[in-house]
Amino acid sequence: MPELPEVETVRAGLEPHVLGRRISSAQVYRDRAVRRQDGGPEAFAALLAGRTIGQVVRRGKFCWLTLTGPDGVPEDYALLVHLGMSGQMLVKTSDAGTEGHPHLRVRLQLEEGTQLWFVDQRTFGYLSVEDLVPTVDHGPGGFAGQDVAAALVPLAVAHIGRDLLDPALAPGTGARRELNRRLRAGRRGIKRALLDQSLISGIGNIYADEALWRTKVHYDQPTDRMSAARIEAVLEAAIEVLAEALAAGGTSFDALYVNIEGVSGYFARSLNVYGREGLPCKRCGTPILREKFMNRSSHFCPVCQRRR
DNA sequence: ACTGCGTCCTGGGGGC
DNA sequence: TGCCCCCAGGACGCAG
Repeated sequence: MPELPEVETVRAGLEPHVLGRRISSAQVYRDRAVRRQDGGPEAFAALLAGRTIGQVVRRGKFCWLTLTGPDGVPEDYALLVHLGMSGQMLVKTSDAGTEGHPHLRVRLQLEEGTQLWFVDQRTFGYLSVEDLVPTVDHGPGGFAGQDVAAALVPLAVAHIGRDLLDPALAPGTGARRELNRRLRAGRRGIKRALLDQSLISGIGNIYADEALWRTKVHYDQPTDRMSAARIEAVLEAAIEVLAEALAAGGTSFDALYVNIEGVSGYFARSLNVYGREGLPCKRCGTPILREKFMNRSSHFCPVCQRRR
């Protein structure tokens, strides 16, 4: 469930706790949590020990911490964090014990007391120390927290498209027109396109359903049969709903998504269609339907959102 | 090249 | 009470 607003809430929350702090050690409690790591858990811990944390950057649902070596020189690698379905980054004081926390996967000990916990029940999330490389599209490296001129991203992020809240994607820019064109280019439904993180990043299942409800578009509407203006409306609605959710601290249905202090966001109460199967559409009163699509649930109003 | 499906994983909840 | 199946879904790998 962590999509852009949830990941950004975590990123912004982490920033003041980790900027300029030195990592003294890292403990991996579940190898799967570092499954992408070249060299495994040992390499993971060795690459982090003694490094100082620089910027905390996010692009879409990916977040990473840049690192500086013991000699003060920036490393050409970064600590990547992906929360997956149920990942959490929690800031703890140094005396917090790890007993009785069955889902604690990785712990970072920072100097001067703080601990960072990566907790993840469903283990779809991961941490890894990865080389920084140029992005495929040479767009800005990250949206939040990074000097845009740097434009370097961890390897796993190289093919990830621009962040939906990236200022470079403002209406009327060349990047925005290019995105609109690429969205309409393929033969596929609009929701599939919105969820394709290599085109545009940050949208997940919940906010895709919400943006499509707001613009009265069916989730499987073929994009090549949509006008540029219609695509623009969907993008604007997506940006709107992401910004509103971010202001509310994200969407939480249960304790699986929380901020760095373990507190839930409150956007769930503002959802218009996601999770409302059988309840009346807030526009026309028709019961909301839920259909299986792409191995997940799509919620929509069968009257407001017709395929054309 | 592009599209779309299966897989990974855990715990909660409903039905019988 | 216990068991089984379904459900949540981000991103990747691979088949067609």
